[in-house]
Amino acid sequence: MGHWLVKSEPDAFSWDQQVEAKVEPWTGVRNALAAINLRAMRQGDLAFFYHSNIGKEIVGVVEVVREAYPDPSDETGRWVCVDMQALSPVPRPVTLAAIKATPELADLALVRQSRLSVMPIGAEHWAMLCRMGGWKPPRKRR
DNA sequence: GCCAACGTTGGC
DNA sequence: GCCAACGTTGGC
Repeated sequence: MGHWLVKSEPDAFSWDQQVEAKVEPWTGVRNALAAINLRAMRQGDLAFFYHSNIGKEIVGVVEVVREAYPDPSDETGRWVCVDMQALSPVPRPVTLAAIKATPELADLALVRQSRLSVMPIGAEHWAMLCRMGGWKPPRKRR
């Protein structure tokens, strides 16, 4: 399973809005590398939901429920979006400051490429960030 | 195809 | 509000 981190300015689209919407198309990505990452997402992959600018912290986890398709907000038809579903909040939001204070996380794209809005997270980094945030995958309903 | 100018993102 | 990083645009 793939792991990711996606950024949103809470002014524009916040975690609370994601929770309320349940499933939300992740539109508006207009960066080539971010788009490559979007296209690599598979259904069932998980992503941290990060608040940029305001908060600067990981606040929740979303699940990819629909793989890349043409972004309806893009009239050129060149860019794609995916659908994200809110999974659960991160009990203790993981701040950028905390991430920067953790040497093992120094090579996260979040730190090294601050302007990239969609990035992969390695399995070990994912596990460490989950530990820092006290986040555990919710038990699946039967 | 180079590169200067400009615009945007996002941390501080 | 400032500015570093960096992507994009356009003149040549």
